[in-house]
Amino acid sequence: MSMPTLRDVAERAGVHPGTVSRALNPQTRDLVRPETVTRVRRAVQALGYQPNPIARSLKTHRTMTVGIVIPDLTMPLFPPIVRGIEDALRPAGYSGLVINTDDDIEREAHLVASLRDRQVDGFVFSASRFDCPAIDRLAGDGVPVVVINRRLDSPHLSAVTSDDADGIEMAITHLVDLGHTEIAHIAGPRWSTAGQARLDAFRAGMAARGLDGSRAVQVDSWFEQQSEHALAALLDGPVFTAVIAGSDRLAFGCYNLMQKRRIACPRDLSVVGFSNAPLAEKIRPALTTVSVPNYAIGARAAHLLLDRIREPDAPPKRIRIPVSLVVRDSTAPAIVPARTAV
Amino acid sequence: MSMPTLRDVAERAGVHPGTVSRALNPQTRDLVRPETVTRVRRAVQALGYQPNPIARSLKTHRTMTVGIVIPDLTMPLFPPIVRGIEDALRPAGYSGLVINTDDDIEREAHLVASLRDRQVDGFVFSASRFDCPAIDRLAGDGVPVVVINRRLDSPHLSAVTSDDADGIEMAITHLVDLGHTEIAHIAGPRWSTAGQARLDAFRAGMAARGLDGSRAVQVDSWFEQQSEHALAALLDGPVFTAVIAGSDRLAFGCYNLMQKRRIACPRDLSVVGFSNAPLAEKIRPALTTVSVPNYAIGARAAHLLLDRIREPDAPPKRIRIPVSLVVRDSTAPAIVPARTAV
DNA sequence: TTGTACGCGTTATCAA
DNA sequence: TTGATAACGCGTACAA
Repeated sequence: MSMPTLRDVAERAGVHPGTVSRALNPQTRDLVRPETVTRVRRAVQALGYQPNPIARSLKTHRTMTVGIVIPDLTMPLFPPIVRGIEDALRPAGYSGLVINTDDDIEREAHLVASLRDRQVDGFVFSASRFDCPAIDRLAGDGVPVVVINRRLDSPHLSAVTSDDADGIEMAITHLVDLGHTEIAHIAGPRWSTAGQARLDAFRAGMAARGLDGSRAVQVDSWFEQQSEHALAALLDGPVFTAVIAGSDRLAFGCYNLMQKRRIACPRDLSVVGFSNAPLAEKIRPALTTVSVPNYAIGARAAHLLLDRIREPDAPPKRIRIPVSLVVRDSTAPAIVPARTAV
Repeated sequence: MSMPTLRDVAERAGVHPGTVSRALNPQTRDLVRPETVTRVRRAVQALGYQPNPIARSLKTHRTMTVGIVIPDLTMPLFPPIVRGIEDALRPAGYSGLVINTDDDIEREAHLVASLRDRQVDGFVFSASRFDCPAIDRLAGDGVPVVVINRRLDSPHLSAVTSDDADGIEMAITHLVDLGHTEIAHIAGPRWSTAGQARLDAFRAGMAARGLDGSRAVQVDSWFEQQSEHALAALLDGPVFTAVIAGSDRLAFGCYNLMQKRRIACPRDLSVVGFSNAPLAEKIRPALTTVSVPNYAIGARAAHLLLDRIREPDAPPKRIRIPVSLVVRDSTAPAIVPARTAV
């Protein structure tokens, strides 16, 4: 039942425990005679020896684990991110410990602390909000951290973000190419860095084309229902023929209201989403949306973190991952809307 | 930067390291003079000492962590389960390491092995499938395991399941009370123990009332689209006025098809779901469904696991958690359907 | 009631 | 190239 140890292997191979350690460690394997290595290997095989990571950690002060902090795992963008992180970590011998903060600051503090107790070697931290004390504390204590999905001011942290501005830019271009000039925007919550970045990009993009960027409403949460209300409010204002939603869920909310009001998509109103969630291609009409490569974001973040663990004093890197526009059936050439303006 | 150790505390308190250890460990605290304890405590406070769990584990062979194996975290039932587990674990000083197998047997094997390397003290294992080699291996190796969401034959394992049969029974009773006698069932996949259990319960419940339980179709996956096809197939058969779906998602699939075919819910067809997912109360019409207390399932499972860790040789327990029916707007009294029978 | 001393399984620094 | 030995930080018999 109890696992064999280094000493057991040494005994069976007829060598000293220290030699076994060297033979097994890739770093020091070349210090030991090849034929001894094979002898050790055979003993390892025979006994089914597995190095004890706890004893190793005690000695090396490294646990070969990293914390992965996620606000809400039920949001469909996170599982691919986590998977990207873990797949990038594995070849380096690291593995990830996922915690779900439920966007609760107290819970977050507790869970992060428990991971620090466990001596994780670093963190990939997904934070959507502007204020996030946990990150600052970590960084202040010199713990390697890579932040994802958050645009922030501090240049002392490594970070990976999607190129939100470019995504909005592509959406506007697509709509303008279809002949739309009156375009509205349903922006994500004020506390969300992504929501804010997309709103800024919308205004800038419209202004750059000499178009009116004032048809924008900011919601309080990413849920569909919020966006129903927002779209209803926009419909009370000046006419528009297309709407860019700050996320796919907000776009789905538009669908809901449009169905209730018998506004046809895309004939009466074109809709563009953001994220390319799994549902986007299944729903009818299939949603034109900005596709964010979440798996790649996770993978890049993991690599950045590994770099940071290896060289804590190297300057932090900030990476912006390119996005792309997936054109489906929710956008069509602009026609003069049938409903009357106010 | 480097954390203070037991020796630092001892030095500051003017006692021997061994004494500090005893003073801090609740098990042995009564062996030490109260005033010494307070002196130690003060030193701990002053230095911000935190026991090193790695060193402790090396000595005690316990890591105070348990593995939580989840097939697919994006399914909305799992986050509450995980949370229930973790909340029950915390007071006992344990914490959970979540892994997401994506229902991939190779990935599962790898991740479970990595947790065993890390010497987790046990597993809460959520498996929906009938065949699950990882569980058998774990159990065979004497690792404490509690299985959830899976009904299986082996009596050697502790398990927590929802009372699926009772849920279906309540659904049938509800519909019969509304005057329905022709009831169909869209059953979950054949490989799913829950799907099978609910199907069996449906047949048994209908038979017990002298009703026809043959209007049942089994789908291949839990996705909405599957259930659209299944309902379409059922509609080609004998007339029925209500359908019990094997899950909420399958019920949503029914909604989709009914919308396409202009079948009104609940007027033309009553629909009952299973799970009470968050969407169930938001969708229109709000879904009548069997509510499964996932948080409670997680919490019970955690307690069972802690028992098992403390007394590995005690007989395993199998717990069935009661469910309840939440009546909303998708079910109504039966009326003769307007469409013609085949 | 407290101090002593050893071991958990590994890595790292010496010597040989 | 390998062996001896000392940590890493903690828990725990045993002795005092």
